[in-house]
Amino acid sequence: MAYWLMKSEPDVYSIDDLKKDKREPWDGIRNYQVRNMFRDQMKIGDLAFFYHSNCKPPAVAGIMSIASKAYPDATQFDPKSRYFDGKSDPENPRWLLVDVKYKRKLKREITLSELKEHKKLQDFRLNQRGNRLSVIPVTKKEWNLILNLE
DNA sequence: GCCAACGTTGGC
DNA sequence: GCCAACGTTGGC
Repeated sequence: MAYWLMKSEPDVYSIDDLKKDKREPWDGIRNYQVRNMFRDQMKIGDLAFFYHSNCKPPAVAGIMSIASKAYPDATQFDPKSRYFDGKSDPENPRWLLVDVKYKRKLKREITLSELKEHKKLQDFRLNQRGNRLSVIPVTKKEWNLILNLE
């Protein structure tokens, strides 16, 4: 089983929204590296941190599981959506997504600055500068270290 | 609001 | 295929 961290801006979609919805398509990904991770690496049952980005403070807020295989993101064909992509061919959709399922909120949020301070997380992808991927792989070791901060 | 990092686009 | 211009992400 693999572990992930997935970013979302809480103003747009937060862990509390997912708690309410229980299960939701993780739509709007328009980055090929992330699409390929969805397609090639994510498996049903994988676990992912729900990370609140672009907010104060940025932090890991909860845990969810991957609930589907990758399938086409419907928003790419919806002209009203901000994620619309007119160049995507319905016969061969460019953008994929996975469904995620709410598991739980962390007992407390673990902030980015805490993660940065952690000696054993210096190599963690989220802590490296210029990291702009909205979905990043997490090793089992990193996963456990982060959960231990809870 | 600023800006560093980095992906994408398009002219050549 | 190169690379300048531009757009986006996201911490600060």
